[in-house]
This record gives sequence, structure tokens and C-alpha cells, in this order.
Amino acid sequence: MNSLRENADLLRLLGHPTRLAIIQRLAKGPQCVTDIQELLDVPQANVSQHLMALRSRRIVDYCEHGNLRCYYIARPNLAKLVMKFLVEECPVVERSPAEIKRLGSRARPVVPA
Amino acid sequence: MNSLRENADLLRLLGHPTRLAIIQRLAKGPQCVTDIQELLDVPQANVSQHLMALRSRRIVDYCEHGNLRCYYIARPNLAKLVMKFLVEECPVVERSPAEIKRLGSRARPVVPA
DNA sequence: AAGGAACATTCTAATACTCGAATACTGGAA
DNA sequence: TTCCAGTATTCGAGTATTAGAATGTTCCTT
Repeated sequence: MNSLRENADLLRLLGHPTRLAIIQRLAKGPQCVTDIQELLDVPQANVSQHLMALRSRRIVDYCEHGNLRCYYIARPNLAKLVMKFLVEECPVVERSPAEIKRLGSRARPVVPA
Repeated sequence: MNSLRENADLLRLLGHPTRLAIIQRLAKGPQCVTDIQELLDVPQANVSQHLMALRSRRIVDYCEHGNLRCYYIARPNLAKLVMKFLVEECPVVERSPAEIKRLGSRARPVVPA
């Protein structure tokens, strides 16, 4: 059970198209930096920056293999949630004013001094 | 099926502690601004700003009732995902270097000109 | 009408984020 | 050794986000 602050930080970290694309890719299996870079068509340094950001929260991690760094998803549950988020339909549901009115009136009834 | 860009924007929008707290509250039922403000102990103007941000993506909406504005979750599926995210445990899963190595070597085998 | 409660809007300063450019580091092949 | 592929780091400028202060609007009550 994390604080809202921590969860918010995590969501904000996830909220970048390149980082989402990286997660999407790594969800299919480990991959080295150059391959990620070519897949996303983003400069290598920038990929590294985003990988560092993702690593800072342990969303991804890597293994060294020669001079390759094979990145992989370090928190599968989190990646799964993200994938679900990417796919999920979240349509707007209209609610009748009457229904809202019934539930949502002022809680504190103007307490005098 | 939205673009990564749109999804990233949405995640970034969700990635703020006050906005998460608002969503958390509204997930329990509609509520007017002053009640939200008192619950969160955040200045009213700031609450309004965050509500406006959430409304810009139709995450919340409101009904007018006198001079009250009863805000409510406009996309229940989305709110449900957010709540799940707040609760979910996403532990780091260690992977053996051998396992990663097996899967993650270089895809392009250095094609010469 | 007049006043106040409820809420929104605008502006601003501070802070945070992002990217590109340049450069550094490292291991393996030659 | 030397060189190169693969990757990381640092820095700076441009941009976006945020909170607070101040003020505006609207509706209700009296």
C-alpha cells in the first residue's frame, strides 16, 4: 500500500509515449538498447535517458552480456497493468442530473460559529 | 484503441497526488467542490484547477445544483483501473542473467554495407 | 437590493521535464 | 594496442506544470 504521492510519481513516470513504447516492447521479451532504439526510431542517447528513468523506479532492469545491455521488465505485474490500460476502453458514461443530485449535495450543512 | 501519445497524456494527467485523491474520493460517489476541498485540505482555487484538468479529459464531470457543482466520475472503467493501480502490489521479480541472456541478444547481426 | 457562499479564472514565479548535442566509458575483435 | 560498436552521462535551452494570490461570477438568502 503506497502513498498517493508515490503512486502519482509512478504514473507520471509512465506517462510518456517513448517510455510506454519501451515497456510495450519489453513486455514481449528482453531486448538490448540498440534494438529498442531502432524499433522506436528515437536517438540512442534519448533511449538511454528513458531507460534510466524507468530503471530509477525499477520498472525495468538489465543484464550485461558483453557490451550489450539486455533490458527486461522488472515488475511484470506493473507492466501487465500498463498493457491493460493501453487496451482498455473507458467510455464516458452519462449520468442523469437527478441521480447526481440525489447523491451529491453539500455534506457540511453550514456550521455557524 | 488510442495512440501511445494519448495514453501517455492521460497517465501524466492522472499522475498527481491531488488528482488521484480527487478520483479516489469521487469513486465513492458524487461530491461538491467545497467538500472535496475540506477533505483534501487543499485551497479551493487549486482544487478547481485540478478539477478543470480532470474535466478536460472527461475523467470527471459535474452537474449544477443551485450554486453547488456536484462532481462525479465520468469514466467509471478508468476510475476502476486507477483504483486497481493504487492497490496492486507490483513487486520486483529477479531474473537470472542466463534467462535474460538467452532471450535478449542483438537482433540485427551487424549488416555490412 | 445586498451580502455571502460556492466555485472559476487569470496571472505569475518557481520548479520540473524533455530533448539534442557533445562527450565519456567499456568490452571485444583485429 | 587500437579501433569500433554499444551504451551512458552531462549540460543547456526550450517548454510544460504547479501552486498561490488576487479577483471574477453566480446563485441563494434575507
